[in-house]
Amino acid sequence: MLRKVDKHSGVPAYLQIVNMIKSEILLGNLQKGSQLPSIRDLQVIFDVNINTVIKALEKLKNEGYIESEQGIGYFIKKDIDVEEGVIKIIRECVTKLKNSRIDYYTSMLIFEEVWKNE
Amino acid sequence: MLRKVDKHSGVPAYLQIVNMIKSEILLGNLQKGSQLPSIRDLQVIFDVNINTVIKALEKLKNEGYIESEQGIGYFIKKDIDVEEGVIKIIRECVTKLKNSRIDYYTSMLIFEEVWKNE
DNA sequence: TATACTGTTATATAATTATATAACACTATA
DNA sequence: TATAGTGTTATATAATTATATAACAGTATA
Repeated sequence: MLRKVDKHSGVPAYLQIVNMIKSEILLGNLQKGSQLPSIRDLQVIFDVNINTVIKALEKLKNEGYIESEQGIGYFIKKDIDVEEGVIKIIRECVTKLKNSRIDYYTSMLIFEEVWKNE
Repeated sequence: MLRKVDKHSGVPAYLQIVNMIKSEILLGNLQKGSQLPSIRDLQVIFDVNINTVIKALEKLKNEGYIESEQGIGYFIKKDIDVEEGVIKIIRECVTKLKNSRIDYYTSMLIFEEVWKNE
């Protein structure tokens, strides 16, 4: 689920963290209302500096995905809606693509370009 | 096709340029053997500094997508294979997703997470 | 040959991102 | 109350990314 940041991808680490947590919430793997691991645990999980974790969590807070309580922890907000139909469509697409042996990175590139141009 | 870089996306501009050109090649919108616009034209198209364009083109050159000729220009290599089946699958997926009103960014997040976890 | 295009290389500066490190404040609990 | 866990704030430094700018070198053509 939550995994190390890819330090060679070119995408800033704090953004990778934001994206990872956000999508886990949307996929329902991180449940609404539940508590995230502590900042210092996340620092180990993502393999980054504590300030980088904080920067990511601040962004998620500003975007309304999580909230924090001083001295207690970070919690996933309860008013986020998860789109089941959409997830099914994407799962099917990914399955087909993996069978065709295209790699992840190339699929994403084509996906992006098709989306933005058509 | 080739469009301005998104300076607020967090993704380095030179990488956005690399991705854009790479996927246009894979989609067949930039034909094999054809010449790219000049560096100074690309600078205007992408709205970045000339050094940023050069950095992107150097990367594409290293990855074998394009080649350059001093005083003449940049050309798309001829030995790149475009995956037609894959493109069809992705086009269908994008069409469905757009009908369900999910936004691009969220789809990409879910796409990434599904791909990497399943 | 002169000119106007190409790509190439270089330097200096600024902004962004990431790290290391420390200290402070709140909460729960032994 | 003492302690160990939370989040929060701050400072200094380094690496990466992007800009502005200039100069140089190869190619095609009038």
